[in-house]
Amino acid sequence: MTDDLRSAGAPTLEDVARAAGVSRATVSRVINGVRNVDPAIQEVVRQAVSVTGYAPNRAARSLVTRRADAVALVVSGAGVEAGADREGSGSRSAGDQGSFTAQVFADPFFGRVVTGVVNYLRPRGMHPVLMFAETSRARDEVVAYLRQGSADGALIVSTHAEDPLPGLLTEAGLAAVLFARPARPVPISYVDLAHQDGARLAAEHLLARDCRRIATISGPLDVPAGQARLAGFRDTMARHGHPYTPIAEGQFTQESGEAAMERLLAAHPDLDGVFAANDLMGMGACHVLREHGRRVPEDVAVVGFDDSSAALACRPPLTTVRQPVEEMAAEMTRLLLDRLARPTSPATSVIFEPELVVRGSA
Amino acid sequence: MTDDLRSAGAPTLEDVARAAGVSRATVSRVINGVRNVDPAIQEVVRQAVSVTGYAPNRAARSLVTRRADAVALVVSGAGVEAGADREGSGSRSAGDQGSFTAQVFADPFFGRVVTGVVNYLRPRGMHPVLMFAETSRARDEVVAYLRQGSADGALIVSTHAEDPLPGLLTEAGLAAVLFARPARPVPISYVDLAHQDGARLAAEHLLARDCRRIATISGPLDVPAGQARLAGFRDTMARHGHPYTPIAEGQFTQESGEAAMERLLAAHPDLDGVFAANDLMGMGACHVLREHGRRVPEDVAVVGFDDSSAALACRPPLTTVRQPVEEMAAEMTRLLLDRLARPTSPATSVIFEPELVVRGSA
DNA sequence: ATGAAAGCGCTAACAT
DNA sequence: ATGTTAGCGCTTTCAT
Repeated sequence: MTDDLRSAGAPTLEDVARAAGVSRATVSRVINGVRNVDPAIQEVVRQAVSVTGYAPNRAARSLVTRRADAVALVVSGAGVEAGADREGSGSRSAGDQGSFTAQVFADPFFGRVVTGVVNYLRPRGMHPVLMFAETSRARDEVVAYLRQGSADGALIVSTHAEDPLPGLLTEAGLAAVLFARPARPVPISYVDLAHQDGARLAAEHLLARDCRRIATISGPLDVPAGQARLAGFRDTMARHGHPYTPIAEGQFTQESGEAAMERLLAAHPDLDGVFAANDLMGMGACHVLREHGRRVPEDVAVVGFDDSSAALACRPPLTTVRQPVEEMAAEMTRLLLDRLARPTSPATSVIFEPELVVRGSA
Repeated sequence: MTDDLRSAGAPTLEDVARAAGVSRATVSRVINGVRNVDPAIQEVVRQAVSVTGYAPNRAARSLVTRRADAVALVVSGAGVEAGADREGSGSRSAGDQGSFTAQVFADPFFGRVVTGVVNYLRPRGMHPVLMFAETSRARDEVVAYLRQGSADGALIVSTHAEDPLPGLLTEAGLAAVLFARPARPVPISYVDLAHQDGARLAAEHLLARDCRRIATISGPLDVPAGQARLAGFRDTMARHGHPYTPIAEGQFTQESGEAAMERLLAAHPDLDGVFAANDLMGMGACHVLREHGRRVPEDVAVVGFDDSSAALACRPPLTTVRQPVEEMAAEMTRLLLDRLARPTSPATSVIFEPELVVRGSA
């Protein structure tokens, strides 16, 4: 009805201005909530906006504001293959095309990160662009993407220890925040968990249950989280008079947890407690224990780590150390937006405290 | 070194042009791979690009090309709460903040979708922007986002049957493709699985194993996929001389699968086969069966659906019907890009055939 | 408080 | 084959 002679493209500021009988600048002010606009005119403009069905063109706005209102959410790895994704599902389903992305996203962990990120971003009118950076080439694309101004900064979830991406980003002067401390020190903000404290919680719980022959299935030892969880566990055991505890290294996958449990059981048939460095491996351990006729928790108590969905899927449900992934992801996002607002602010780190969640397995 | 008097902002086309001693247009041509540029000059330009460290500004480009080179990947639902996510994990971990997003992304299903989408998009220089649309307000934001030109089209994964988003999008003349057929017919492209065929495969497998007292744990019956899987199962059973089969409705969560299995077992203690409409429920069923002293598959055979990571996490690993989620997601993406290339092309649907995957449970 | 006008960096006619 | 030029739609001084 109120359509003019235009037929083509979406309405522009110009159209709204004409309809409202004011200038583009005024419309712009109203839309961006800048004060100093007569309330009456504001109303007229708002009318015109809804009549014309106007929606501001984001590219045009970005061109002048130099902000994309988007951040890259990057899942990053060090190499091409090397199955050791952060908390890989260990899945070999047909859907698992052997690709990095397939492995990574099969894990509920990333879903939790996404949740935390989106929940923080959304009320602020920003959105995450998903990117993978598992090859050198893909990493360059991430850098290019940011340099093009397609995203204002990057949130990085690394699956490998020696990930070069954080270094590349800081070198290029791009804003980025990590989930988990980088293996080599990089002047960059990150959030992380007090892994050692978590492992201590697990060890103490096992000890308090009167387990005396406790073993651990560690995570990959080239990953900081894997190292820290093991260190925390060992320290606590030592402090309680157990200088030696059997250890089998896993890769954070269910499969590797099963294999590790088999080894442990073969070498120490009498063990009565197991600390698995994540839930997936804890679940695998439970399976193996049951196959060997051990009851959980009566014969062998099992404690996991993360409080992922695997902990609840397991029978019995896993007693585990909760990692508040969603909150950590939200905080990581907050750190990034802070940095964007104040580009000169120094890098910081925020460490979260884990929490023991007691369920049926220990 | 080759820096001029500029100190501020990123290098622009103008800078490169000056460095190469040519015009902006020529540089643009080289960068966009347009022919008709002297190879020698191309080389000079390329040099200039790398010397200046030039990266094209995406906003400026989008402004003129009217393309964002991004698509919205929307996880959509019908209402605010109503826990019935598509294939909810049934998790109640502390990480599960009760939020829609938390529930949705706890499920490996979405990870598989993301994988398929990214793998198709990436080689084409495009990226997915993650959005949730679980409330009326969030849906409006998705529509606005697209109208602003922030994304060129939308990929929609609905968690509910009566999702209004597809309708909103088509009304607004925006390009969109769905994963799974909409509950009410909407002139929009989608990919889907031949759910009935999948259920048939499951039923025939159970029958071929000489199961005679077969029950099913269905999905939510207000979801097309839930209906179709049940219908396919029943038809096949009937065709094989089983006019009646016990059914318990589940919600695609592990928990609901457990509850359904309890009911089934109470009413039909002698059953010897179960078809669960998804793996999560199948896993729950296995747990309950074992608790009731039934061996799987010796006493009761169980077949799941999806071939999700849950199928492999289960003990015994689930025999299941594989849904090629990654390929379906890639095809969905292809349909969208097709549509963007040819906006007038009619809506189409692509239906994928499921496949039986035999493992330990049946 | 409002308007006029100058770009933001790029692509795409059009001209040569 | 290359250069010139005119915008794309918006924000933002700078006048008024």
